Amino acid sequence: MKGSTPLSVATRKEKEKLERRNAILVAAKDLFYDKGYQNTTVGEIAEAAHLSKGTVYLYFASKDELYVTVVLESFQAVEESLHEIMGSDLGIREKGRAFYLAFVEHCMKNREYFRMTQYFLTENARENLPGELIETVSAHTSGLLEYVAGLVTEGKETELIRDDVDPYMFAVIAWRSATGLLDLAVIGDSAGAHAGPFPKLFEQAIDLLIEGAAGRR
Amino acid sequence: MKGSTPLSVATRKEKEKLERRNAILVAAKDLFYDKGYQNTTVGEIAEAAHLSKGTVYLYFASKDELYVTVVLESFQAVEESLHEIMGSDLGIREKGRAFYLAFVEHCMKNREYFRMTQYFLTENARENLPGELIETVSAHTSGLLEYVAGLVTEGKETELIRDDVDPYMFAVIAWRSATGLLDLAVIGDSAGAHAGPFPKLFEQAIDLLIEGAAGRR
DNA sequence: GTCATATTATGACCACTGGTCATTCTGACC
DNA sequence: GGTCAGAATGACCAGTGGTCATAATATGAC
Repeated sequence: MKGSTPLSVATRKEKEKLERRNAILVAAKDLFYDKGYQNTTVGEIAEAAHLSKGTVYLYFASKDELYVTVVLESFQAVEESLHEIMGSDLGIREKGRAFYLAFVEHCMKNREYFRMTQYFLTENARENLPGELIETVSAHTSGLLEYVAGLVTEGKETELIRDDVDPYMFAVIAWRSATGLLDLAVIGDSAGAHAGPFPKLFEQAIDLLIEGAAGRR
Repeated sequence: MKGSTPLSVATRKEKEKLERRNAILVAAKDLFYDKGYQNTTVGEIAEAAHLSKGTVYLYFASKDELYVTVVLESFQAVEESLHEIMGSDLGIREKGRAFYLAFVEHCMKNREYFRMTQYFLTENARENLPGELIETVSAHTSGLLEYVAGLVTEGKETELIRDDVDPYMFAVIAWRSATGLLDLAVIGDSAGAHAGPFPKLFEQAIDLLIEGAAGRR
């Protein structure tokens, strides 16, 4: 075929560039997940990727940006498990509950992902990160929130849920209650432990919220 | 009186030491509150306190410890406004609601205090801070949680609250939902803003939780 | 008043960080 | 084989938290 080697050089170069970028990402991921953000040096990442430090900065503008880009990749994983639930034929309440618990479980299993999302909600991150990245993450989060809000709206139509519950507010509250508890769970805080096993805690949380939204009937 | 100058020298020395320590604390507080933790250097603090950097390290083991000690002082302020509510003659629900909202308001007005408490729930803090400090903060938090749990227990006795709600769990959930939302509020996140004005968001949150705990009746 | 002693303050210094940039290297093209 | 754009390099920089030998100072016995 005519396209056997037409752009071959440019194409290969581009491919190599991507591969290099990926090598950095992989090395960084291992280190960040293993030792955390603070304890990982850009020099170490470069070494692990068999590159010099300068090269790392050819592909990423800053350590922060590299960190975020790394963890951004696990967004896909959340979305997958959550989409599964979205597509199920559970009732509204059960769907919401499953959604909440799946999100929590994912965060527990991918702590660095969770830490990063929390890092985003920090003045430091807002100052140092390119607006583009912030947008990406925000968009992702908004998508999930919109879905939950949609669930609530649906619930209101079928009269399972009180009038005075704002769907988007409910979504935000559920989201932040989850992350608030996750903060505790991820570091194994004593106050959290004192409340009993974490799975139970999360279940009680979503049950309270759903029950609260349903209200008296 | 006999005690006019008995321990005068030792006493004065001790007092001077405290004053020096306090001077550092004051200087540090101004800077931390003004520029945040990351953007404040130990050198600046020393300069503001008219001391050398080395001296700062004579009174505090690390920048982290200094930071935490600074912000720890505003604990008193929370406790005051919360105690006022505790002593009021509001009903259980209203008391819980007021308690929640007062806590939130305090955090909104003392953002650095809030940031610090959040910092505590970080692996980084747990690694770098002396256990003693962690204990102090934990004890403070536990106190508040116990109070809320007590409220719930009381509510269960008067049958306002469902059997299957664990008091301490409820307290932890309320606490962490508040801090989760505060994360958003403090940085003015768009997802939070999109949900409407923050006061409303907090009200909806505590209402959902209380309503959820009360359940159908 | 003097001086040995103990306490406290100092700032030059250290190791290490994220980040830069003049230089070197590479390999595609003619 | 020579040219030259683009990629890789690592010595280098400024700035950090933290240390420590040295200096200053206050003390109280004589």
